[in-house]
Amino acid sequence: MDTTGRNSMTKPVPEAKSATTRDRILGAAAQVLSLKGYAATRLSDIADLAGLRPPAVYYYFPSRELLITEVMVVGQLRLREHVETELAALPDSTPPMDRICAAVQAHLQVALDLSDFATAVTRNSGQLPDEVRARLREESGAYLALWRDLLATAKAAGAIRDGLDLRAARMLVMGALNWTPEWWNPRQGSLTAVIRTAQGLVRHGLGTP
Amino acid sequence: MDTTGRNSMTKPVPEAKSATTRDRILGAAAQVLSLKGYAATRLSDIADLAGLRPPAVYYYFPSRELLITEVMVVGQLRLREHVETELAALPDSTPPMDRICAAVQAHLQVALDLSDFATAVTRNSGQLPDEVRARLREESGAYLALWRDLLATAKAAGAIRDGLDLRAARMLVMGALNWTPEWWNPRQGSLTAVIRTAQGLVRHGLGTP
DNA sequence: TTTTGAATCTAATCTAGATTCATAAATGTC
DNA sequence: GACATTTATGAATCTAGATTAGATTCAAAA
Repeated sequence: MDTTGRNSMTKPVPEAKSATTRDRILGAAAQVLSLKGYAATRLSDIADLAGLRPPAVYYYFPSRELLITEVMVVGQLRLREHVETELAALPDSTPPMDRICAAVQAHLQVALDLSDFATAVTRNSGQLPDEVRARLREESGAYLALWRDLLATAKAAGAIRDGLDLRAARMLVMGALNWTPEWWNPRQGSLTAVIRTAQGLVRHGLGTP
Repeated sequence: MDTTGRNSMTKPVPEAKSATTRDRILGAAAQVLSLKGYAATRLSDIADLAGLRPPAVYYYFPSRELLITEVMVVGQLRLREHVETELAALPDSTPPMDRICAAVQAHLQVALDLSDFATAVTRNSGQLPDEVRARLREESGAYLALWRDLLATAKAAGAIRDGLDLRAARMLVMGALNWTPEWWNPRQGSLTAVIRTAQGLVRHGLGTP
């Protein structure tokens, strides 16, 4: 019944197996979702990848939809937390535009490299049925707010060019970042090249000369 | 009734009925696809919108998948043609960066305002089953090539900043544009503001100072 | 040993849609 | 105004997948 990871310093906990299987299913779902997209994700694909028969999934999740919802929520959460962590690690004196560039880097790292969960969110957020979308709204709103603040602060500090519609600029940047999983592939170009290019685009695109 | 604007000076053409019904179905499919996404698009939604029962669709299209495929191909085609037309209208003397900005404008106009078909493509290209994707490859390759040329020409003319990975830059820009249907809504901001902001982002993001 | 409960399986059910088909309207043709 | 062709329908069929029901396995507790 316990779905939360409450074991910390303790010796191999009894219900450990259950917990890892659940995580394995969740991870498999994230992977399938990030590769095939919501439409094409079958419960059987997930089960296969997790090394189970489909009905076994129901021991851990009440339905396919709730499993997918959890993947999305976790993905959105991890994305935001990773970006927040990286931002928090910057010195207070960091200029606002440098903070934005750090956020760009953090976003791309997690979306392209670190987490199928994050990839799953960015690739599927536009395709979800209303219920899932509703569950996701709060968390994704928090992430958008993070970026809104980042830009607003930069603007207030005079680091952003005049004549930009701030909301549009923000969403265009998010779009550029969110679209990357559609085309980027570790084989044909290094991640750092993409990050550098994205940072350049943002810095010069948004910033004052 | 007529979703395409091709009837102008011509008298009612003989095979008009059949042809317009087919177009109506195609247009309905584009609209549903652009609103709900591939996953959630039911043949019955399309039929409803077109004012028909689902089986009637089979009089015009061999299957749901081929109907959707045609929407995608048409959408991709229109997107490219619209952009090409706008570019062709520019004076030969137009500087390369201005051409890029014109392409940005043309893309956004058609993707956000002019055509459900174009919206359908940009919103669903990442979610399609392999067969549909294969049929689309050639046409979408042509559109990518258009942008590749645009950037390559600008680069050759020294209008693009050094240190950018040209492929990454191009895909990031396409991402920013392709993502717009996910967030833009005519009610909360004018299209021209988005276009201006996008152009600014691209001009300063890619261009030499 | 026996019992139990967690974890998983196989086989059966249930359902939403897509597709087929045999016919009905509609439309045009002589 | 009867015939042929085009267009559309309602009712049946077919299928992929999600979900449920009912075993089965097995390790650990009693």
